Amino acid sequence: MARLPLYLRALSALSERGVPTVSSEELAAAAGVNSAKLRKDLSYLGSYGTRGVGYDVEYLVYQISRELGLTQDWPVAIIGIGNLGHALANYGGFASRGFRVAALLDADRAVAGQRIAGMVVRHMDDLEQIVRDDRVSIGVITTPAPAAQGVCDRLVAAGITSILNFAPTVLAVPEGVDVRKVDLSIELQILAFHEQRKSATDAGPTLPPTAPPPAGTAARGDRGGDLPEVMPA
Amino acid sequence: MARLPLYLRALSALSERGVPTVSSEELAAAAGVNSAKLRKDLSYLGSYGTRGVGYDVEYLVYQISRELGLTQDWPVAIIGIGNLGHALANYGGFASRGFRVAALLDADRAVAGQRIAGMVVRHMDDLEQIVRDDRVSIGVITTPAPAAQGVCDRLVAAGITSILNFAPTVLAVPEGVDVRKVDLSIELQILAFHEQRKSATDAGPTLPPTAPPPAGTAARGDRGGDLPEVMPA
DNA sequence: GCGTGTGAATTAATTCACAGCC
DNA sequence: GGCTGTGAATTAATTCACACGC
Repeated sequence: MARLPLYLRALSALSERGVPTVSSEELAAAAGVNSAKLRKDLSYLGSYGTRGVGYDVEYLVYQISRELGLTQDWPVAIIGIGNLGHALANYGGFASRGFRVAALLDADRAVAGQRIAGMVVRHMDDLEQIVRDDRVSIGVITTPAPAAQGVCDRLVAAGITSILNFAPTVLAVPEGVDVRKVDLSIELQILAFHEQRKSATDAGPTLPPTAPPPAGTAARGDRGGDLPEVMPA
Repeated sequence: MARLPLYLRALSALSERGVPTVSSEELAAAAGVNSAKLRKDLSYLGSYGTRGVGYDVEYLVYQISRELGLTQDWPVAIIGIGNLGHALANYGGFASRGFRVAALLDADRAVAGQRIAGMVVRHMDDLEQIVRDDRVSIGVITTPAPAAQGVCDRLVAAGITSILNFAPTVLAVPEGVDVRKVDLSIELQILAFHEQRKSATDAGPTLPPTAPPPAGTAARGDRGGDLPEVMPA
């Protein structure tokens, strides 16, 4: 279930504050969900709570960590060292959670060889070897959009089955390969949509009275926009 | 509906290639969804397709853009100019979609004053004034986790009702304020979960036979991890 | 004939509400 | 008395499948 990481974070915060035990109501509030939902989610892991008391914070942290596979190390490779790749390479939050940046790669020979976050950026040519030698299990794609599918194909061919994609493209992958995407502009567009709704409701009734214009009058499109690389820092 | 931006991107790609018309089947494939779902989604916008033919690409681009509110400009402020804020400031994909980076802000006086992506970073003290003067409608929070809620509160007090949060925290906001979050480590944890499932299935039967250890034996926790700022580029 | 638009059917997710246990 | 765990009820999302228009 995709909410376990959220619970884990809330629990870790409680753990740090030394809170020994927590009720579903409290934990749900901290994670921003309904308490019934939280209890149902946790019940899939097993009966780790105590009726009349709540959940033991430390124990639950362990159980969720184990369920999520965070008790082992996950070597991660970042492909595409532009703005975003650079930022992620320096991201301090990996190590504390079992994720270790094992390699940085870039197709540009001017970038390969540079030292970033204490690591030397490798060239794409070495991808297959790096994946094999360092047992990389998760690939993070931070290339421009047009390069993403090609990189993805190579990652899959090299045996990687989990990909985190920051490029604004829908990646095609074979069965058995998991892809998650993080897409800035989609998030902004969703916010814009709601924002527009709010101001529309303030002013007029239901929908803005914009009459459909003659076909062929395209407004600003969404070109897909090629990620950070566009203007390297 | 949260899938409209996805359709818009696929349509824009088609538009660039000069494709005049597209069927629900084709567009659905390009966006990575089921064709019935796509038709149902689009039908909420109105009847913009032609039976037996499909959808006019340009016209549909316009309609979705309008629905998403992309026919107007959305000034965005980025708060917290660490690694990630820096990367986003340089992100070229904003402008082409109606999103304009109107201001960069940071609480550190050493950072304020710096020029980044052609803009001078302003100090947090000026937040309220900037929001007012530049009519900022969307705030992007890229501060460390502990600072996020405070920044959020100030944004809300300044009148902002749409927030994109990159800090690993659940933000508390009043009714009417929209928050979307982008969370690196949650995505990675979800991937790790699936990855673990795969290798577990390869080896044993259903679940790994790890017996519940004595309570109090916490594994690696999730500290929340404070975002990019941790190690500035 | 082809492909949209949509009611109906199915499936999944969420919430309610309460029995059972501490 | 308080709080978990969970069947039942509700609500939402997805998919099916086909009538209708081009």
